[in-house]
Amino acid sequence: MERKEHFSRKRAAILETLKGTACHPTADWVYQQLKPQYPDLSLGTVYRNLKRFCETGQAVSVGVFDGFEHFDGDTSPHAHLVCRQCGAVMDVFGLSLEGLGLERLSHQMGCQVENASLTLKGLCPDCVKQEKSA
Amino acid sequence: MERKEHFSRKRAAILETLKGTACHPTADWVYQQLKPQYPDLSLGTVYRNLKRFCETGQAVSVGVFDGFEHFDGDTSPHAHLVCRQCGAVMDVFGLSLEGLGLERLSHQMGCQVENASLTLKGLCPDCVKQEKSA
DNA sequence: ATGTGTGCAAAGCTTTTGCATCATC
DNA sequence: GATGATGCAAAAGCTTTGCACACAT
Repeated sequence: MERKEHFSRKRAAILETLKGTACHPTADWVYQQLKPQYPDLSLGTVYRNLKRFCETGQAVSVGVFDGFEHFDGDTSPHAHLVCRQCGAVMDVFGLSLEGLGLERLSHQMGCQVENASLTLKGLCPDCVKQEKSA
Repeated sequence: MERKEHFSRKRAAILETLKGTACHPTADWVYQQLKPQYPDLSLGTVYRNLKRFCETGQAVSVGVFDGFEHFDGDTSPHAHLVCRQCGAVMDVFGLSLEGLGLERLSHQMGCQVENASLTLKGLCPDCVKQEKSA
């Protein structure tokens, strides 16, 4: 009983939008983005598909910030910076977790680590500038 | 216009409960924990005080997992493991983020990193055992 | 007295879901 | 035709909040 996935133009558009931005959007952001082009798009559909992408590994959830879940179409391992001022979520490359010894830790604790996410909080470059000039 | 903080027995109890457990509880968990001793305790009060503790630095938010925000009375820097099976949130000590070069990164990006949190996802020791025996 | 904390319940908010309808296979 | 996807709107569920009352200073 395998279920075949039917093609859906809207699903493709949602994934495309997610992959095509670096802003780690919320469901509503994607919805607003596509609404002009797909006037009958439903917010529920966006939620359904984003959730689906996370399950199939086509996207990941960055986390819930200020009540909104943020998604990322880039599934390669990298950290994120969340700005406490404007709420922006930015990619941070160049921080490798390789040297932390997660494997050794797993053995010591007897647990099984499948994923590691590093989230930084502070001010994004834009808000740093604004604060300096203020 | 400074506002003085009045003493509240319930607030003290909430903080004590939070500091006294290693389970990184949700607001409701704290509420259920204290309800027997304080029958007229309100869930709203727990929310209000947990939020306050985070603002005053007496506690931190570990993040939102499965829709529930989890808090931690231990504000020292350490990582967390979230079990995808049972939802448990555990402390993980011994993973230092010192060597990552966050300062250098801040300069390079022009941002201001104030906090770094490392969250691991996988299976906790208990669920690893259960899976093996299954 | 004055200002702060709380209980209660309602409101707020994001996210999920049921069902009829439509599209894809 | 059969199965999957969507729109719509209602429901769900966690969290916040307004207000009247109680408590601490």
